[in-house]
Amino acid sequence: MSGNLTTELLSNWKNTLHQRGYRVTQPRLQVMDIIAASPTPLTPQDIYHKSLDLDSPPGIASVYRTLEMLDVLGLIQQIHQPGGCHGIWPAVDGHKHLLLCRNCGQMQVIEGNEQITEYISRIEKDTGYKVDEHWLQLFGICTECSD
Amino acid sequence: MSGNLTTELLSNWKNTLHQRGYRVTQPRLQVMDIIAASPTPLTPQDIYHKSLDLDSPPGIASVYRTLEMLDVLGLIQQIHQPGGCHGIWPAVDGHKHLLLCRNCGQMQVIEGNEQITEYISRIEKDTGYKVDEHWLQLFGICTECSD
DNA sequence: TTGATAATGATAACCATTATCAATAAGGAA
DNA sequence: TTCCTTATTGATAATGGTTATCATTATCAA
Repeated sequence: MSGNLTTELLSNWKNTLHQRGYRVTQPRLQVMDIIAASPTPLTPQDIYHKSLDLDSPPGIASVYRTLEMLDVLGLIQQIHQPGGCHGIWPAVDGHKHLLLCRNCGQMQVIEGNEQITEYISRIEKDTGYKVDEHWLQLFGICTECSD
Repeated sequence: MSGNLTTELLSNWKNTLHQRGYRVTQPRLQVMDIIAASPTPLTPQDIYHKSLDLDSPPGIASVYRTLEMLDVLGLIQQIHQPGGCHGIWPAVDGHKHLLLCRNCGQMQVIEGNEQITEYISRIEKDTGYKVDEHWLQLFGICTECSD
């Protein structure tokens, strides 16, 4: 997330809170700031520990409450990685896919493609399942870490 | 996992324990039985609660210890699902993909395909990442649940 | 500016997982 | 088969993350 995108994302999030009748409070802003600015998915504990650098950091309970709220509003999603660790990341529309660096934890969102849509259609025909969601995640080493 | 496959899997697992110098104990067999026979991924707690129906069930600590051992031996893998819950499932070789029913939790392993391999190669070229693992999981409703 | 009340912080409660340690049982050797 | 070494177990305490509680505080519409 680069500076501009972060600002835009935060602005959208604040609007959503407002529209849905949630108050825009300092603890919520602090948590949203941290999530939106992070280049890697963060756990609730990560977010809490990062927040301790701030002037009047939110309580741990407010961190969890804010995450719950953002989840209900569909503004964040959980990222799953080998090893079982979860992380929080701004929600992405549509069938985007994820690319994660095993070394530095950096994450990129990549576009879906038609081949995968076709593959899924074939699976639906073969198995009789109705597939309504899919996850594709690629794990590897990014260019910076492979030098 | 149908009956025969379960038996074969258990037999392989027991051989692996033996070969690697792990004792084949009753608590381990009980846990392995439950995992191998389940049509859905199970959490450690699921496994523990299922085991309570048995005559002399394993202690909760042994359930966790057995899972740790099976993981070290590469015999199980963790399955991730929307909602953040993990589950344990026999490990699968190669780049197989997963198909899960949102309703009954049933899980199927499906074959990978060439289109996805090509897609990943393209991403590697575009981004400079070296991708060494990928997850593709499809979520939907199975034929039995859609009736 | 005020007032109703949503939200907060501090902390207790909860629950899953891990660590501890004396007792037990697996399985190779005799 | 029996014995012996020691890996493994069960019971439980400790740990750590998440959730619930409740009096206090801060948001924001009027």
